[in-house]
Amino acid sequence: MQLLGENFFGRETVEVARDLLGHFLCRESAEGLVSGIIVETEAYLSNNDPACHAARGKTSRNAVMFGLPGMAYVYFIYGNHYCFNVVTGQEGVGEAVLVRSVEPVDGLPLIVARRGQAVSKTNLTNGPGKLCQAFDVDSSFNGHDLREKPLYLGLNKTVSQYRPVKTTTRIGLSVAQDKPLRYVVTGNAYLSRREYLG
DNA sequence: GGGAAGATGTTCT
DNA sequence: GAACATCTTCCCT
Repeated sequence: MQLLGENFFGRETVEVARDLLGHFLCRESAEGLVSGIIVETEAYLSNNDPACHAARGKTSRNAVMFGLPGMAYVYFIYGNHYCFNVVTGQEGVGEAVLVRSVEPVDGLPLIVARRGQAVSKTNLTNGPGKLCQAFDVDSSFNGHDLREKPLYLGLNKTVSQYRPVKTTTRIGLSVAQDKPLRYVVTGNAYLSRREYLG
């Protein structure tokens, strides 16, 4: 599979967030391959966005966000869960795209085993914490180059099937709740929440 | 050193 | 729809 490259990630964060929809997230391991198609993302910006982890400057936690585009930014939240982001924009700016939901493609049995829950197929990877569990992504991938195995982003030549894109407000925030920076594949069954809010 | 909040998921009503 | 488990990070005292 052809991989998404630096020229893809180094663009405006909102463009990358929108354009990631329909492409592949792939994870190889000794247990096998797990892949899925990205169907929901959120953009976190450097300017006028208090919900962004980089809003108050660089810290040890968010340092990866200020590095090269195309790296993984993975952080631990609520004592149980990881969230997977793709660093975007120019180096030093501090922006990223949160991958919130994917549609499972390869490795469904492995996904079920890792999730360890008797849930329907549409509930296996429809949320940032769920997909990290399903793809076995943890903080050891923080700073990982997403152009390299075992965690990478693949080009989908039939990405047009995952259009049009709908824009909504972001999920789970206590600040900047009104910003239209969440992007979903219209009508997709694997979204973490309904595609319209309000 | 302490405390509050957090880009969530699950379970219960 | 609401409560809560769980723990790291960061800001404040």
